[in-house]
Amino acid sequence: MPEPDLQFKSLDYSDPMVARILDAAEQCIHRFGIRRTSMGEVARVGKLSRGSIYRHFGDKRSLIEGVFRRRQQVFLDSAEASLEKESSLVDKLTRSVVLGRRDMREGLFASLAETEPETVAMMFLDPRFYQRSVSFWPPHIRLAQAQGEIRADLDEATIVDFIVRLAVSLVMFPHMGVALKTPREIQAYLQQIISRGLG
Amino acid sequence: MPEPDLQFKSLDYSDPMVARILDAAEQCIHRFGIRRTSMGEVARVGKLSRGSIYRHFGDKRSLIEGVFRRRQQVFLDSAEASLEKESSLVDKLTRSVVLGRRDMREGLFASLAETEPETVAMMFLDPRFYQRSVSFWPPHIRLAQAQGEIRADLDEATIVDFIVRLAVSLVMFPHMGVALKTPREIQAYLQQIISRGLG
DNA sequence: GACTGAACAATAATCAATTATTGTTTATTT
DNA sequence: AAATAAACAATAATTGATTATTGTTCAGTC
Repeated sequence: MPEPDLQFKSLDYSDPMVARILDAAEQCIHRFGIRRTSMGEVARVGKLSRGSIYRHFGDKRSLIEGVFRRRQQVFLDSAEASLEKESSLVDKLTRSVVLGRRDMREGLFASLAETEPETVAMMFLDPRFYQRSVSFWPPHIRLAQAQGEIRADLDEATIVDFIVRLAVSLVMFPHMGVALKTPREIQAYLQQIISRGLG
Repeated sequence: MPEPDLQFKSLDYSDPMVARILDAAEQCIHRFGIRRTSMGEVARVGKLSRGSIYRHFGDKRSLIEGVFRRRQQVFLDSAEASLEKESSLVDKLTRSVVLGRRDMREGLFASLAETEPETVAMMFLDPRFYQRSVSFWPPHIRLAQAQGEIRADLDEATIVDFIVRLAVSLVMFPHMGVALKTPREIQAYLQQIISRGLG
């Protein structure tokens, strides 16, 4: 994969045409998987021309990325709203793990895991997949520091790094020696680890 | 994948025939990848009959698993020896991450990542891949507890779970907000996280 | 008893021809 | 200016026929 497409970075999700294309593409991927989704089919489902798709997305790869980025943005927005109801960082992290697991089980990824499991696996192991998640946490961490929940003498980037690692690990592997299935189990585990480490 | 093959569990690596088959299979996988390695080719490379392979390993899948289990055993034995030279749990963990990363870069996985990257990805996301690692850590953790490095009031399984998650995460993702490339960087990060957590 | 090599049926993989898709361009329409 | 539909060359995917591989069995050898 080459460098990120700058055009793509400024994608306007509120543009009706863009939204229409992404909706159609998402429908197709949901049903057929990525490989078997053709630009022609996206055009048919979206009731627009193939040329229009190419005008808004340079190629198929860019369209696919657009779908997943939007999906992720929707997930993070929803997580943001959900986390507003949690008062501590541990609870927020717990919630985000629960939401992340549900997303893997019920959304586009679940469909794709059926049609193209190796594609999903490759995605999960691509560090770029987590970039957005990394930038999601700083405000929550600063708040926890301001509230005295976590210490303020530790580098913020280190904290973010650790939090995201925990979240990713718990979503990918519900069991790595200890079964962490229910929100309560996850919360208890995280409470122990985060508040004191092992020392 | 069905249940683990019990016959397989008691595989005798010291049996010359078994070793010969595994050596040949490993050579072939190294060169051709899993998919393109045929039992016939393994027989040719190992200078034995196909029938003999089937006598020791029920089918191709079992042979492939045998190769990877042995590989992992060799890695863990080597890691064990290497960790003897480290005095603290943090240093041991650091070392294991360094060794793990090297293994991914230089060994059978590196070859396989070239011929069948999606196979490697699927492997990494299979929880069974980490079972052996999980059972590797208890003695080291008990020692660290006995030495007072880590607290003794935390459930051992929880500690193991956490340690393995950290190791796996650091091997898979060298960067998740903070670049953790050199042993020193890794060690410093782990020291902070493990000794105090975030509290 | 363990290994070998051959044979066989079922299944998977490969191959070459054919078809579909991608990306691009153009002319037309809105 | 943006969208459409059509055409085209290059490339990728599909298809059905062919070949290879898998798993199994058997007879022979050491």
